[in-house]
Amino acid sequence: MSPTPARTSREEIVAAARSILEEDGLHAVTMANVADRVGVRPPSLYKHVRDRAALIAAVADEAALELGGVLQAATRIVPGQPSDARILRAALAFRALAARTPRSVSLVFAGLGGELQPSVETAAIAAQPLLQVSAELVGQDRALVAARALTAFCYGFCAMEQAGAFRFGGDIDAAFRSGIEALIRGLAA
Amino acid sequence: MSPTPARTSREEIVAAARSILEEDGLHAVTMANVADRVGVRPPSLYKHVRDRAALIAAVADEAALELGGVLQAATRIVPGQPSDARILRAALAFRALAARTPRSVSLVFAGLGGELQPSVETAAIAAQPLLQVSAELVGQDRALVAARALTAFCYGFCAMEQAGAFRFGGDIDAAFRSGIEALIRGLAA
DNA sequence: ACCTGAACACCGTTCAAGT
DNA sequence: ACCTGAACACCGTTCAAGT
Repeated sequence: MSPTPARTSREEIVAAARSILEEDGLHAVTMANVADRVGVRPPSLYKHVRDRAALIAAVADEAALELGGVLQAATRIVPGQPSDARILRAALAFRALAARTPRSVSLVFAGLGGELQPSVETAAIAAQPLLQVSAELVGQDRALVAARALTAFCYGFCAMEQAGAFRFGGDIDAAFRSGIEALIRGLAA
Repeated sequence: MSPTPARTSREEIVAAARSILEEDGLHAVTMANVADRVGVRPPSLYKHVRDRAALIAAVADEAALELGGVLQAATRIVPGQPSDARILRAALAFRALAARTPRSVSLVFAGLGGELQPSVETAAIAAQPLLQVSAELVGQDRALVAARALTAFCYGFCAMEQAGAFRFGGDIDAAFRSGIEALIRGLAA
């Protein structure tokens, strides 16, 4: 029985921000644009979200959870598949997600300016699958180092690819595959 | 004998933008802030620079050239040093530069939003040192693939580090060194 | 309890007017 | 030829006023 029932919700707002991010870039994620998309006036957003920074952090959080889910699915044990093959699948899944939602993936790792990141909790969830399969490849004590190297390579490659930094020709798919295979080989050695 | 002599210059403006970028982040690189620092009113900047986007692209260009210089110095041949050791030195120099000027390095590779990048010419200059030493390690035909993998790892690692993405403890210096060594090992194999 | 218009301090950018 | 103030269309954010 509220005097005026909510005309939107935090979820809807975050989803709107996310789709604007992917469609038009972070600079287009404006309180006015988000409000427009959810059918409300800009000031109303502040009843559901602290400010623009918090809204973007929420988008980063959601993106991190999606990445975690994708990696979880990719590293799921299938009978007879060795750990290096599962890591390769995870890396390819990472890149496929980065191709589908490039700006969300950038947001997760680079914070796009340096201040916003997902919360530690969601970061832990997102990192878990790769940590586990890394432990299988190199042992528990070197798992963190290996997972960090794998993530750095995958994110760095995809970020550069998305930014158009590979401008000297060549097969980019093959470069990714060769690179990640070399890294896996080197880590296992 | 101009009616009013220039009170600033494109160089000074780009330098001001760059120092503001490193000190306070990209969002602080504002025409008003830059104008303030060079002692002029905002509209005057447009006599020296097309718009804010072009200014930031110029900053990215300068940062790319500096990176190229650092890598050039790091991979310079010293007698008796094998190519894998020179690549390791280049990677450490990359990370040292990223620690000194983190936001400039991010700008070079990620364009921080996806649109701005250094020109192809400066990108070629910046990439040359790593391409050459990669050719020595893996041969001319695999040099591009190797250089891309090395760059992706270095950039990805440094970007994540700068964004505070490594939040599960552990020795970050050691992780970088282990990772790059594994990658070099795998590439050479 | 949520939504709104009005307001404030800021952006980037343009342009006519000064020297 | 460069610099400037004024102006425009935009930001994010606050707040009193509506229902």
